[in-house]
Amino acid sequence: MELPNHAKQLLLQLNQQRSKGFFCDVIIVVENALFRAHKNILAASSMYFKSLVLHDNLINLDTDMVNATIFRQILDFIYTGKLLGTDQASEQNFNALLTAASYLQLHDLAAVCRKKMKRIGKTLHGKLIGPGKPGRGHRLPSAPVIQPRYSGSPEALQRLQAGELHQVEVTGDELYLASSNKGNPHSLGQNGGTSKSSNTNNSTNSNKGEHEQMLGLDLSKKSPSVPPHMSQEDMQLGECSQGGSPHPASVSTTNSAPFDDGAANPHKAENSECPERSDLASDAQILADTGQPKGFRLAVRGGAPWLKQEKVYGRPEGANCRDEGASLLNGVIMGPLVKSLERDSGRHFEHAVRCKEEEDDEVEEEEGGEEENGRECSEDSAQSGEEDAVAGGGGGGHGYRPGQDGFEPAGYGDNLYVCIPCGKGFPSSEQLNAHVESHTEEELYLKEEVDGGLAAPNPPYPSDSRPYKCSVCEKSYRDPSTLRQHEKTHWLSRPFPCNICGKMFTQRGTMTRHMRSHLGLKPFACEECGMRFTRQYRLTEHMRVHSGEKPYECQICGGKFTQQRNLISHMRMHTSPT
DNA sequence: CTGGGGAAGGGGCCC
DNA sequence: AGGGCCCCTTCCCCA
Repeated sequence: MELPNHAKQLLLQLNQQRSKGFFCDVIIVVENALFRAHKNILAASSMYFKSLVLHDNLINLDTDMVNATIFRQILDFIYTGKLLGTDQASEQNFNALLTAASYLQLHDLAAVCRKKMKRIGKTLHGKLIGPGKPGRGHRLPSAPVIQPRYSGSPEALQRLQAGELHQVEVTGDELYLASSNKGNPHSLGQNGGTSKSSNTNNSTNSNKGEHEQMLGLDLSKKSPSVPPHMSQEDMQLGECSQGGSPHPASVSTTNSAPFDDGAANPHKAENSECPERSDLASDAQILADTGQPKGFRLAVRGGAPWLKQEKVYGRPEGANCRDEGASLLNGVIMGPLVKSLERDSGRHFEHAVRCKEEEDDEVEEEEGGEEENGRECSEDSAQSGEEDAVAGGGGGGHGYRPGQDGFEPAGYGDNLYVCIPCGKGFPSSEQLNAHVESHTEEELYLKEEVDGGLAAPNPPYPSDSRPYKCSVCEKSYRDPSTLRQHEKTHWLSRPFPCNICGKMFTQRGTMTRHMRSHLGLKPFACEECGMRFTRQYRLTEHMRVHSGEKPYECQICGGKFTQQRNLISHMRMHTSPT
């Protein structure tokens, strides 16, 4: 059974929704005009848009490539499949359309334009650019998805961000900007690549709060970690919705829609009044929200009861994996993690491919090569040396490395991948991983009890106080749950994936903390300067800036430091050979 | 330009 | 689950 006009009707509805601003979740800025649209539609029509909307609610297009008039035509085309207003279109118009279509990777439209131009017998001239060639100030499609953007944003966008501009007219899907001509020292750049500077400077901290307020944020307010009327979960989600993450590496501040508090935002009002937000609670929407909390600020203000935190942990399609060394090429996510995501989609436990190098190693091995023991992905190299130490070298802390000391798969022939808990060998890492997942935590614990914790020779702690010993390394613990937690660090499998970037974690807590940085959730506010932090410890650390306390003293030169880590790096100066 | 210090972000891990 | 601490890293400022 097939409805003949289903697609057409659907698109018609979507276009009507666009005209009313319903459910629009992205703003496209072209010159001084704002166009509202739906990310899904844009992403479906153009790979370039797909890459842009993945984590942005606010997209600024290169005015060298497309102007507002042309983009209006293009947006109409996207939603209707018809090129309107071209009856008396000039060659110049088609040329501009072609340029814009090429830039936006709307290949069908570009083809139509070429055909039309051919038909009217004009020679193509003007600048024809390659598909999707981004203009100035544009993020390359291959750029990481989650990063500060619009480093070269047009002034209009900066002023928009700075609150100088606001919409004064609403015409369907298009909002026009007007300048309030207020001098505003806050540039977008401060929240872009140099945001850390603004964070580190107390004088700019105050400005930062002001800036955020101008953007409709209010992060400068001192607030308790969790308001009494909100659960931590609600707090997180609520802050997510208010977000506008000041965190440079998580969410572009350009995401912050400028009309957040404006009355002339129909889609906001629509959302805010709509109790049926289950559609927006989908993983994909969460992905959009988390990247772009601003656009849904009102929609989820007050706790967003329809949003479940568990949703955040779901796995969206196209999860970015910037941290995993993957790249985004023309909007197509490339890289091992995504391969893993595709392969393991829907599984609770993921095959943990921690980095490209690692997977490459495994692939080579599965093809008969030999893994280079001691290799470690760049990210893992940044981890603490403790893990390496306990894992017996530079193997990244995994307990399933063939050839690792103490884990020679003797007697297993080609089964180089050995499961530490049960000792079984497997010919490939994937088979091993599948097997590892079959181990329940209870099994591991029971085995530990049966073994009497004798696996670890030379325990570093008295066996009576820390009877639970890791079978892989020599660590021991007071309670079994901690041991289980620890033993996961030896697994290849990392059960807790980040919904946004796809990074995998061994502990849920680490993953939720990581998510906080994506969401821009900073519950811990400094009473002195209003600066906010994702962790209590950071706030404690930060407070020393105000108190002047420097509890960490160098035993060599007597230098004092507010942060222990700075003392450590300082000590390197003393101990380095040079 | 360079190196050191200050401050901060993020992940790992133990409690 | 959350707190706390460790470590690595980055960015900025300044001498």
